[in-house]
Amino acid sequence: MSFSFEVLHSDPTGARRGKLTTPHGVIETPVFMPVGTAATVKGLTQDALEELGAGIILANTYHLYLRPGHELIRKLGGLHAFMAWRNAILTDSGGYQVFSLSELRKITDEGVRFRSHLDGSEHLLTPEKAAEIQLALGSDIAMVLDECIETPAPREVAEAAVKRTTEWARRARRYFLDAAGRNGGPAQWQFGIVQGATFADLRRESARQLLEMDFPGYAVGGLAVGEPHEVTCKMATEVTTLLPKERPRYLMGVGRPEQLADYVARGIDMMDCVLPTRAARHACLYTSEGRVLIKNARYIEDQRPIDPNCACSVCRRYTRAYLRHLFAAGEITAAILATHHNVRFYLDIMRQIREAITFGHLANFASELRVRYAGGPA
RNA sequence: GGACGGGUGGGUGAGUGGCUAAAACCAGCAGACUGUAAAUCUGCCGCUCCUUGCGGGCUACGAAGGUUCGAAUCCUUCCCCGUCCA
Repeated sequence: MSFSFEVLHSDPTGARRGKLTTPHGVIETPVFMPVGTAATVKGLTQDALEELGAGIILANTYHLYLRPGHELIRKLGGLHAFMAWRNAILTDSGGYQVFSLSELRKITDEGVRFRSHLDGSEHLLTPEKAAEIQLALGSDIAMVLDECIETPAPREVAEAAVKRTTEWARRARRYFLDAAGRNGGPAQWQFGIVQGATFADLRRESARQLLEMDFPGYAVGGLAVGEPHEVTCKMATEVTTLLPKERPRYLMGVGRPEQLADYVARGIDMMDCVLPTRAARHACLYTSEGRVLIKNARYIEDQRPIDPNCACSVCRRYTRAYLRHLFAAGEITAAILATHHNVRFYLDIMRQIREAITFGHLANFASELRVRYAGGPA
């Protein structure tokens, strides 16, 4: 089984419902991909992820390269075998770490020199190296190394980042295709990443340059790093309108529950975000009526489920009072149950989004989601 | 009965004359989190008043007295607690 992407339905907004076929399963899009940086979605077992219906998860090149090392993972049969995950995996390139570990790295045209956050040792991540690591990991979708900058950024900085990202993408593409050629064809898809900060023309320019390299899918990176939601949406639109309709578009690192449909309405097919998992560990639960900060004293005697409209196994069984107690007591089960619910909540929203596209209702669904969500905790 | 040691804010526990409404940690209350250096981080945490200010008043370091311009800190007595000796 190899790779393909097929658009099944389009909505008046520009949203698409599609089917992404990988060697590790067929994924219905638009899709939300839970983040499992270190080869685990924190708080969830692979069994739980399957139960939740996660068809694809994220892992991270930089983290797995440092620990346990991509060669070890290759030796142990690749990332899927290593982590006993049957479904698809997308690996991020380490480009986000250029941004998030800014104090620990130095960028040159050659690549990024990192000081390991684990032991301080120095490592050079180049576009070729990032591709090589991801080939060793054997993820289904590999991302090119990009330069992700903070927003807002001065125009010159954004221009330089686009230039570098394009050059790096070219090198990564070349390396990847050479390696694939030696192995008798690609066992992996590689996506390019559009940068350009909040400058519409730079975004378009970045997209055009990447299009020349003929990637099977394109990502929009460097967004949701502080700019207003409307700007994120506008930048996504600038890019998706230029991208080929028959290839998947991935908006990296988004978003809040009430924003997901907005991105889909801009023609986005794939998203990922640490929010549902991280917020869960920090006692923030997402519900159909807004966020529930479960540690709040108001939930001490609350016998209701986290979300009365949720059918997840946590909501079917446990009360808010119990969840609150687990968090107050610092019990690890608190994080597990909360993560389970939040991921289910995100995946449920995506199911509803796909359905709304089929019926041409996405705009309605998006505004309904916003309104319901703004209602605040019940 | 005697000898030491000790009693500090909800808890543990610093502080041994003014910079102390009193460190730090915990608990408590509230908030943040967007391609994960995050089971993390931030703020508040005696009462009260207002013109919300590195503002005013009150109460507070076992109890009561005292010394001092000034005391959680020094002195006296008392009450508790711990260890050891009889």
